[in-house]
Amino acid sequence: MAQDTRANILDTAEALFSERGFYGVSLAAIADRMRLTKQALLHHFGSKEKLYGEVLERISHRFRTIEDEIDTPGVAPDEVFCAYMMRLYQLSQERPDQTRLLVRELLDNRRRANTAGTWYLTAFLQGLIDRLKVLPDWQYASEADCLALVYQLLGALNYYAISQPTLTGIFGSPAYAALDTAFPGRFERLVAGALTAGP
Amino acid sequence: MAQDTRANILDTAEALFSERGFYGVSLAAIADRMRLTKQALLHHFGSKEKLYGEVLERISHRFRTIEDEIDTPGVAPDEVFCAYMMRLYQLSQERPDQTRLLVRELLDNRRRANTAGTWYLTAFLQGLIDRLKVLPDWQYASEADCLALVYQLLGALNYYAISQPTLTGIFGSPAYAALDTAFPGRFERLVAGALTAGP
DNA sequence: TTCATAACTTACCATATGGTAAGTCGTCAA
DNA sequence: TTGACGACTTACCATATGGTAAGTTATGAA
Repeated sequence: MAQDTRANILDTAEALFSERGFYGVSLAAIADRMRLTKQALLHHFGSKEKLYGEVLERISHRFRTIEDEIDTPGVAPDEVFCAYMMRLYQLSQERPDQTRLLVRELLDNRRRANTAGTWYLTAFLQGLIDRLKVLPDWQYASEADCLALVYQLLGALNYYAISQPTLTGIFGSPAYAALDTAFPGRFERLVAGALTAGP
Repeated sequence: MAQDTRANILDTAEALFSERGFYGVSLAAIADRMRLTKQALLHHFGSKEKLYGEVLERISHRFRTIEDEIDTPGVAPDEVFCAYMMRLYQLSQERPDQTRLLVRELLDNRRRANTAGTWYLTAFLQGLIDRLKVLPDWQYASEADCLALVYQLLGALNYYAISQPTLTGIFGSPAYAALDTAFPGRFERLVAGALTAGP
């Protein structure tokens, strides 16, 4: 039950932080939504910063598990890379909260003495780069070139994932629905195109 | 002098809002940096929300002027599109504050009843789509396909622009410098690749 | 000279913030 | 039965927040 409450707090905190950012959310706001007092949160987590830290940590942990599920032997490396990117697209859509929070971290990184922003990305980005360098066309490409491509693709995904409200606002729900249908296919072609073009 | 102060306030506000977000910045913080009292800001802008609104408005205005400078007659349409994208890359690097603030707006759009997020993007995105639909390969592509591609490219740019601190943190300054050199070339190829691949 | 107005400042104020201290209450092992 | 402990709550507190009200001071037109 205790672990349950903790997890619930982390869930609500994640949702709220992702919507309003660290400064936009008060402990009281999180507590209210759970019919608790803010002191309950302080009891469990010690401080707002620590609570926020655990939210990030949990996301980081989630990310670490994706790596494993994608590597299936006997599949062509370019397809592995492509599949990985599509999996990331899927993930960015399935967990928009998480995506938003990570983008917020990217923005806030410069301010907070947050080693946190670095943590999960390091291994994750390196993994992507490695999977790219396996490809015949890319094995002699510079690290920088690989990272640039990988990051461009990640950007395409994550930027889109945080734009849903704005895009719906601009183009309306039907048009957004059409875009949302078209997006994954287009993204797949973008990835494939970039791969075959070579460095 | 008065207009000067106003502009200065808007400058500092833009810088601070872009670094910490709306809730992360207090009127006092902005005022302090200018050796003014927060009441001076309230005198000029009425409220924090209005000050923030004017910051956005000013950015929006800046954006509207790019459109004009790019259309040069006698240039092949695919080069126009490509040049436009490269100009946007350049802009995202020249004014990282602006880029960060816009991404923050994307994130916060859902919360604030902000029509502001919509304003500048509408014409801007439509302009990009139109410039894409001019191309022979793309003239019969669906609006959704065009928007998807355009948005993917924008995402690649803007996501990268807000990631400088994180990327430096992960890979170190020299590696980041190499990445920064490689990025525009790679981005140009991404654009070109996507264009020639067709819809 | 006068007087209005703009550009501020000092003085407040209600509210919200993160956090501390000291309880209350139920559970569960000894 | 007791007593420790975990999961909370109520009571506070110093500080910061956005905002109002009422000055003060400089400038420039009548």
